[in-house]
Amino acid sequence: MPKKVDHEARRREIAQALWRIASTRGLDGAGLRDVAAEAGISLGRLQHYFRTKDAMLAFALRHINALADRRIRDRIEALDGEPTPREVLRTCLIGMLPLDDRSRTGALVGAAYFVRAVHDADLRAEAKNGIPHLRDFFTGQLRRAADRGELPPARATDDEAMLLISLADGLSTYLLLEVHTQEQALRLLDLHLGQLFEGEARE
Amino acid sequence: MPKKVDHEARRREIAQALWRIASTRGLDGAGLRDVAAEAGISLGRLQHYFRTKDAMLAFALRHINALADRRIRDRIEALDGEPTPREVLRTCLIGMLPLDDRSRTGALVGAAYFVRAVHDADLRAEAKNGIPHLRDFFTGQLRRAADRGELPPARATDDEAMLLISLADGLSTYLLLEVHTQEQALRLLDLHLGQLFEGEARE
DNA sequence: CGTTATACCGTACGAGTGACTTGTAAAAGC
DNA sequence: GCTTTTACAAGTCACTCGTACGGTATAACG
Repeated sequence: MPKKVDHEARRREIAQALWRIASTRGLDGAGLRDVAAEAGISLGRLQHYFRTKDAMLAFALRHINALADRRIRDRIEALDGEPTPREVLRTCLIGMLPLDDRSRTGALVGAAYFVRAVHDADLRAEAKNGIPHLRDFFTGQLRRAADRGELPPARATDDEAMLLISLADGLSTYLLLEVHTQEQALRLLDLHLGQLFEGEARE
Repeated sequence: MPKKVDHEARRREIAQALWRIASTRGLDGAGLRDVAAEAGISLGRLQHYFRTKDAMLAFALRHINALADRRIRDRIEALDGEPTPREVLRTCLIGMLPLDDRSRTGALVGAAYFVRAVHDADLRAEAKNGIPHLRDFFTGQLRRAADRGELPPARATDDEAMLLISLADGLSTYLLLEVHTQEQALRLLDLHLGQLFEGEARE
C-alpha cells in the first residue's frame, strides 16, 4: 500500500476548513467543492475521507464539541491556586460565550448545526447529550459553594444550574447577533451570578 | 385590468406556506417550488407576488414578527383587572417561548432566520431592531414594580430587563432542542422571576 | 518479481436551484 | 370595442448540488 496516512488528521484538517466556511457563510453555504477548495484539496480526496456529506458534518460537529470542551477545561485548570466554585462557574460560563475568534467560530458552527438539529432527531440527540453532564458539573459546584457557606443551600439545585446554562445560551445568541457587546454580556452574566450568590448567610 | 386582487393577502398566504416548510425542513430547505406547492399555487404565481426569494423571505420575517407581537399584546390585554408588573412581565416572557403550535412555528422560523442573520447585516439589523423597544418596555414594567414597592429600586434597570430577554431566548433554544420540557422551562422562568422580585422591602 | 490495496484526481451525471421569458386569459378604462 | 394592464401558467436558462465512477500513481506485501 502507498504512504501511510493519518486519516484522523486529514479529517480534522477538512473539518477545520468546513468550520471556516460555516462560520462565514453558514452550513448550507458549505458545498463539498467549497470545503475541498478551502482545505486546498481536490473534491475526490475529500470524498476519499468522507464518503457522504452527512459523515463529514457529523465528524465536524463531534470534533468541534470536543475542542470546546477541552478549551473550557484548560481554562478552569489555569485558574490560580484553589479557585472558588463561583470562579469555576464564571470561567466555565465565559468559556461558553463567543468572545474570541475560536469560540465565536465554535458558536457560529453550533448555531448552524442547531437549526439542523431541530429537524433531525439524531443530530438533536448528539447536540443535547452533553447538557446533563454539564448541568451535573454546575450543580456540583453550587453544592460546593453551599458547603463553603458562599451560597444559600436552597439554591444549590439542578434548576439553578440549568438557569445558568440557559442564560449562557441566550447571551451567546445575542452576542452573535451583535445585540450585546462583549462588555454587556459579561455584565449581565455577573449580574445574575451576583444575585445567585448574594445573601450568603441566610437560611 | 383583471379581477382586483388583495396583494397583501396573497403574500400572507404564501408566507404561511413558507413557515410551514421552514418549521419542518428549515429555511434552506424551502425552495420556491416547494413553497408554491405548499401554498397550492404555481411557481409563476408565486414569482408574480415576490420577484425574488429574498423579497419573500423578508416579507415573511416581518409578518411573523408582527404576528408574534400581536399575540403577546393580546395576552397581556386579556389579563384580568389591573395586572401587576410582574404578571405583565411573566405573560410577555411566556409569550416569547415556543409552548404551543403557533409560537413553536414562530420560534422555528425565527431560528432559521437567526442563522442567516448572523451572516447577513441587513437581516441582522431587521432581527434586532425590535429588541431595544422590548427592553424599554421591560424596564418600564420594572420601574412600575419598584414604584409599587414590589421590587428593590436598584433592580429596575435596563440590565435586568436584558437579562430577562436573554434568558427567554436561551429557554426557547432548549425548548426547541427538547432539552427542557415545557414544565421545566416555566419553572426556570419563575425561579428567576422569584429571585428578581424577592426582598421587596429592602433598600 | 507481481499482486493488491490504498490514495488520490478528474470528470460526469441527474436532480434541483433561482431568475427570467414567453404565452394567455381576463377585466378595467377610454 | 379596442387597448392596456394585470394575473397568472409554463417553459427555459445557466448554474450548483451531492454522488458515483474510471483512471493512475504509489508502496507495502507475498
